[in-house]
Parts: sequence; structure tokens; C-alpha cells
Amino acid sequence: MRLHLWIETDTGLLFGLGRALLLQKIDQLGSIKRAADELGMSYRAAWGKIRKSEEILGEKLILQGCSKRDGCELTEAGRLLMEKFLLWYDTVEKEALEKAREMLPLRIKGYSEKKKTVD
Amino acid sequence: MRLHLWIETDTGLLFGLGRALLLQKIDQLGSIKRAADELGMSYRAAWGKIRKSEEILGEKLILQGCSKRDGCELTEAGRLLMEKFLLWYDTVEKEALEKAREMLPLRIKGYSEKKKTVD
DNA sequence: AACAATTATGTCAAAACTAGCATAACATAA
DNA sequence: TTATGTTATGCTAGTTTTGACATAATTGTT
Repeated sequence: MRLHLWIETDTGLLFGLGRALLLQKIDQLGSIKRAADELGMSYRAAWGKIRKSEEILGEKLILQGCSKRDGCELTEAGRLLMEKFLLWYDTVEKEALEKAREMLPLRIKGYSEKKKTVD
Repeated sequence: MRLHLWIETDTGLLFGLGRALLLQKIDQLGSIKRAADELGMSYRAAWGKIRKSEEILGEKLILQGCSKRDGCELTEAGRLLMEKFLLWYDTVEKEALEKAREMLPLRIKGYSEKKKTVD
């Protein structure tokens, strides 16, 4: 059993674990392309997701105009959001699952803790 | 700012606020049809959603074979799940939003608390 | 028995979303 | 200055999800 959890603002934001992990990978690898490859998605998809998030947040998450030969990196805001979000997500997910165990009448089968890539 | 939050098990369950509120309405009104109307969805859609949840849960949520003239009502399991889920959701959402305010670097605009129909 | 309201489902179109192709532009290395 | 890898973006086809239509079957009312 696991949670799907994301944030949405009035303006329609949609920022969830997927985006955060993508930003994390970009940060680690210094390239949208390589991050996309490693996460098994197309560059187009990765780029599109980030763009949409930026659009709604009204803030750049990725440095533009950075080297077009060697990749790209996050903006300060991007890195901050990514880090904080992952922290928040971890906390909330843990609590929510715990509470679910206490409060919900669900026969929980395997209880497969999703392996987290948040190291 | 608000949360999207639902539960998914290994078998693919997908039970979220929408389902819970639907069950709640059915419980209140004693009819899938009337609940669907009131929630602005088609009977077909409402029925389908419930069916899918039942299927994956392996448990009836709605009494079948009940009057086809005057409506239907929840099973014991259905009512229990609905009630507990709404409680759980409320708790988790509140905590998550609070933590978000503390932890996340998001400029929260209107902070429109979603009006809850959980009375 | 005839009628009305509702459950229960199949089906098929429509709409939303996703994936992938194509391509321009550009920066850096050689 | 040519080659390569990447950012950046439009567009289209394919897939998945959702929604509406049709229609039995059933049950209570009159």
C-alpha cells in the first residue's frame, strides 16, 4: 500500500514526487537529457513537465542559457524546492501510512514499502 | 493550496476522496442515482467507480439486491470504510498542509481552504 | 396489470493525456 | 569551421480515460 500525493494551488499547480525526483536527477547528473534517460522517460517528456511546473510556479527551476553542450543545472529556487519537497514528502508519507494502519479498515497485504530514491 | 491524496495497493487499488464522498452521499440519500445527480456526475460514472473499488477491494460496498424502486444503501463494510477514510483524510490533509507551510518554500497565495463536505 | 424509478451493464464516441518524431539553435571541443 | 551533444519546441499519432446512450431487469405503487 502506498500513497499518491501531490500539491495543487489555485493556479493549478501540480507538483508531486515525480517532478521532485526528476529535478533531483537533473541536479545529480547536470543534464535534463541524462536524467530523462536514467529515469526511463523521453527528454521531451521531462522537459515538458519541468516547463509546466515553471509556468505555474512563475519561477524558473532550471537555469536557462547554460551550456548547451554539457547540460544544464537547477536554479537556486529549483534546488531548494526539490530538496524541501522531498523532505516534506517523506515526512507526510510516513505519517499518513502510519495513521492509515491505525485508522483504516483495510486488509493490507504485502505492505510493500516503496523503495525510496531519496538518498 | 491543497492536496491530492489517494491510496493505492499492490493490486492497484485507487481509493480517494472522490470515492469516499460519493459513498457518503449515497449513504445520506439512499440512492446511487440521487447521489450522482447531486454530485454532478452521471449514474453510469458513479456506479462504475464504485464497482471498480469493490472489485479491487474484493468486498461489496453497496448492498445489492436492495429495492430497485427506492434506491440502495451501503454495506456495513462500505459505511465503515467511508467513515474511516474521511476521518483519515482529514487528519492527514491537515497535518500535511501544516507541514507544507513550515517546510516548503512556496509562496502560498489565497490559501483557499477547500470547503469540506464532511459534516 | 401498468407505470415509474432505479439498479445494472454493454457499447461506442469523445476528450484528455502521452510518446515519439522532427527540427532549430546553440555552445563547446577538436 | 565542422562535428557533437544538448536545450528547446511544435506537431501528430496512439493510447488511455471519461462520458453519454441504450436497454434489461427488477421492485414497489396504484
